[in-house]
Amino acid sequence: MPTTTSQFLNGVPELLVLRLLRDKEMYGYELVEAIRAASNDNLSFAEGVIYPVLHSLERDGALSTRRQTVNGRSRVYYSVTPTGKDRFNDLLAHWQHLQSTIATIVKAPHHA
Amino acid sequence: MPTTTSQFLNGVPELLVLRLLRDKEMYGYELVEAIRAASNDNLSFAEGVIYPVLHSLERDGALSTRRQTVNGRSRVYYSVTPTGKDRFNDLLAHWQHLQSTIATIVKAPHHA
DNA sequence: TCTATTACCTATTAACTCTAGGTATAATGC
DNA sequence: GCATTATACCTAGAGTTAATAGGTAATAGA
Repeated sequence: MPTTTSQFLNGVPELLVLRLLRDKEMYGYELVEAIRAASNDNLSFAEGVIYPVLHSLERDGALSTRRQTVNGRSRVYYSVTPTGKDRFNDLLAHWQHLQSTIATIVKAPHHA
Repeated sequence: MPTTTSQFLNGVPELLVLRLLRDKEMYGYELVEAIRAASNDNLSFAEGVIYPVLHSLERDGALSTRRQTVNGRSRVYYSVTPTGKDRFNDLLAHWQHLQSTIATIVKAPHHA
């Protein structure tokens, strides 16, 4: 039974990639910097993390690509498809649900 | 370079185990049910997840054990050591930091 | 007596992340 | 002119964790 993300955890790189690309299309290298910047250096995923995420999201139809050469360097711009928007909404809901469940447990005064 | 938890993610089972055991000692089977109950059935980690977590926490000195036979069935009660309390505080701080970073990014109006 | 529940456990598989590379062009410093 | 850094892409392999799928044994209940 292959689950898209592990039942509860992980999927944070994917969530952030979809979130940032929802604002505007970006190429991989740009995204890596954008995540670092958006998180005030709290989070930093290396290229070796981001590129595979981009490829698998594209394979799943969540992202579409456009190739462009700028200053002699080839860039691959990614943008979010309708499928990708759905995927993001699902991931976000999932994350928020998990987060609030954990917060509740952690803050509970005492567990019988 | 072996990291205790992956740099950012995971560690949720461990966090919950330490949190619940901080309230009172429990045995493994009981913990599995307690997590499910505390989360209102939103989270459920199978025994195959919880037992290995307990064993590795014990190996690390975060939990101590006490064996007792009740109704002919042998139980292993776990309780949190001072090391375990530190570990929990670290994990919690880590989790909350991650969570708030992600929340900020997700809610941001627009990313340049 | 047969099944479900309690209570423990491990091994294998799967998933994801992280590190560590590797290629190539352009820009910068010396 | 040459070396280094920055830009921009990529993949393979390792490491960690979680999920599944078993397996043992005793008790309780139907």
